[in-house]
Amino acid sequence: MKQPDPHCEVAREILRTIPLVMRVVAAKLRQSDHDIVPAHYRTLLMLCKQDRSLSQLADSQRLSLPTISKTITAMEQRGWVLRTRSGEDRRVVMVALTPQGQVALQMVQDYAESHIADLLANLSAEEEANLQRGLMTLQRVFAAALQNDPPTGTEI
Amino acid sequence: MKQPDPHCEVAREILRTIPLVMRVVAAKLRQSDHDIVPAHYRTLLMLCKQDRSLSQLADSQRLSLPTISKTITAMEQRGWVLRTRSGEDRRVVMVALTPQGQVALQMVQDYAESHIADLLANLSAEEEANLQRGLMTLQRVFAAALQNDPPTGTEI
DNA sequence: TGATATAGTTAGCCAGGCTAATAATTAGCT
DNA sequence: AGCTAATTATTAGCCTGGCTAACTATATCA
Repeated sequence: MKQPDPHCEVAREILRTIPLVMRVVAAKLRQSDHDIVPAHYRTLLMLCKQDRSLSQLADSQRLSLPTISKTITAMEQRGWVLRTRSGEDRRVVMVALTPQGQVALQMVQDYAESHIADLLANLSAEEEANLQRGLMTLQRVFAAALQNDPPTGTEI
Repeated sequence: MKQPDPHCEVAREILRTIPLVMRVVAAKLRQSDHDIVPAHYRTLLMLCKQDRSLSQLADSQRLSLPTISKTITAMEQRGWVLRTRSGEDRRVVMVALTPQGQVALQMVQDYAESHIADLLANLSAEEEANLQRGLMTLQRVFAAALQNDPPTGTEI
């Protein structure tokens, strides 16, 4: 009872394209001497907007608590973030970006950004506008997916 | 001497969007009982078109030889691929997909695809067409990046 | 033949992912 | 109040993905 869902074609395109882009970006990060991996990047990106608890970080990235805890420890050792026990609820640990963390994020972002911009150099204005629109759609759809999907347990 | 490169904005959008999509997809893969990680997926995807040597796999993913060798070992243990020493040049090891590997790829692809298709359900036809075009552009640009960039050593 | 280059593997390191078990705190129920 | 249950984080222990350095086996070429 499954007719040819028109979305499937785009879904397949996403599955082919996103890992490709991701591995180009990740390879570029590895080449650089910034000691950062995608997991760090996405966490820094979240923290630069506001401080978060470990649970919030885990939920919003669909990671287990132990995983995010270990990652934060690694980032703490690099001096990028700081753990603080919350005063309101002494169970929660808040994580905040340090000034060094902000600098690191900025540097790696500039680095990756300029590399990607080079790749885009030959795009026509129209292609670029299209790309921009497509990215915004992607962003909207997948950001919603992270929020709406059962983050930790809506069932039972 | 750097004027506001118009590509930078799109580049930044890519940096914000692709990791987001990637982590939604990766989380979905983890949730599933298919024992597969992104590194396996992208390798299966390459092998389903044709057999490759370890060097070819490493180059095309910008990975070191030891890394790809270890990954292939893990996939071999799952029964997805087979190593064969080449007859022409006995140094090279060719990797081929097994029937189980094809099945595994197909299953995980269907699984992820249907999940993504669900996320796209509310898109208008126009948004979807836009997205499709944007993805094709992305694919073209980044596939070219993998081929043109110094894969292993054009310098010196 | 003998030096050099190339293809893979192994060992050993660090980090990202997981589950299971534990500790500390809070919330809730009699 | 006081006991139980839920929540938040950490630790330990596992597997895998990344890397470099060191090694083996084969090919190439002077």
